[in-house]
Amino acid sequence: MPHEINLGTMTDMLGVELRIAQILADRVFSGSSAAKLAPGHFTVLSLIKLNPGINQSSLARCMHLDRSSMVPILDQLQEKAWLERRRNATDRRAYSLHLTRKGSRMLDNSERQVIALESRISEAMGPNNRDKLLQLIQQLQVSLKGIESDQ
Amino acid sequence: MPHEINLGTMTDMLGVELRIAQILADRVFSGSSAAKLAPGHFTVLSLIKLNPGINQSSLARCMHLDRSSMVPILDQLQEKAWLERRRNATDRRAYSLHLTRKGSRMLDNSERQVIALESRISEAMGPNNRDKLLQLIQQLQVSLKGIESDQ
DNA sequence: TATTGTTATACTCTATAACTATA
DNA sequence: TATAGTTATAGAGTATAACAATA
Repeated sequence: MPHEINLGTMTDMLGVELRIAQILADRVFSGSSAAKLAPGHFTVLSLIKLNPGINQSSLARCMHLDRSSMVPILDQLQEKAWLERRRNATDRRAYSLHLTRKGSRMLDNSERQVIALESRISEAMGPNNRDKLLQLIQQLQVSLKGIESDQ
Repeated sequence: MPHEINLGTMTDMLGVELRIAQILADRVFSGSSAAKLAPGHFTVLSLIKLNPGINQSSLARCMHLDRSSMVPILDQLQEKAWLERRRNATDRRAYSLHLTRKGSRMLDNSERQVIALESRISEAMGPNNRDKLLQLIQQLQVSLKGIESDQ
C-alpha cells in the first residue's frame, strides 16, 4: 500500500477536520527548517512580539491556557534567553514579557521560514483561498468565544 | 479587567491561528453536552464509522499518528465497549475495527450534539462561511500532505 | 524481509489546588 | 478579598525502539 486512500477520511465536522489539519500543520512545521522553535514556542513568541509587555496571565488567556501552564513554557524560553520577564513597575505582582534581541532574531528567522511554508501553501491551494481560510479561522475563533461565554 | 482585549492577538500565520482555534474548539466541545466523549475519541469513532473494518495502522495514518499511539486510545474505547477488534480473516496480523451497537449509539448521540454546536457556529459566522471554512480546511489538509511528502 | 499490533519507556503538554507576594 | 506568578502533582497524549506473530 504505497499511498493512503483518502476517501472516507473527510467528515463534515469542523472540530474533526480542524484537529487533523493541526496535527498535520505541526508535523509539516516541525519537519521544516523553521523547526529550531517548537510549534507552541513559535506561537508564544509571536504573541509576545505582537503584544510587547503583556503579562503572563493575559498571554495565557490569549492562548486559552491556564496561567500555570504558561510557566514552564516561559521558563524554557527564558532559559534559551529568548525572552525576559521584567518586573512591572506599577503592579509589582506582574511580569512584563519582552523578547530579547536574541529572541527577536530567532523569531524573525523562523517567521521567514514560516512565510516560505505559507507560500507553498498559497501555491498549493491558491493565494485567495489561503487568505480566505485565515480570515475564516479568525472568524471561527470569535464565534467560538461567543459560544464559550454562553455555556 | 473584565474582558480580554482582543486586539493584537491575530497573527497572519495559518499555523498560529489554527492552533488557537483548535484549543478553543476543544474547550467548547468539552464544555458542551457532547462531552461524554473526549475530543480525540470522537475523532477516532467518527473515522471508524466512515471506514468500518479499517485496521489500526491505517487509522493511525489517517490521523497522522504513530501506530503505537493508537493502541492506548483503542484500548480505552474497547474497554468502554464502544468498539471491537476483530481478527482479520485474510491477514491475521491485523485487526478490523468496528463500532459496537453501543458505540454507534454513543457516537450518534454525540454527533447530534456536535451538529447542534455546529449550528451555533453557523449562526454566529453565517452558514456560507461555515461551509466554506470546512471546505478550505480540507483543502489545506491536501496541500499540507503534498508539502509533507516533498520535504 | 516487511508489516501489524504491542510493550516499555520517556517526554511534553496541560490542569487543579495550594502557596507567596502584592493590590 | 482578589490577582499575578509559582509549585507540586497528576493525567493525557505522543514518540521511539524493540518484540512476537504473520505475510
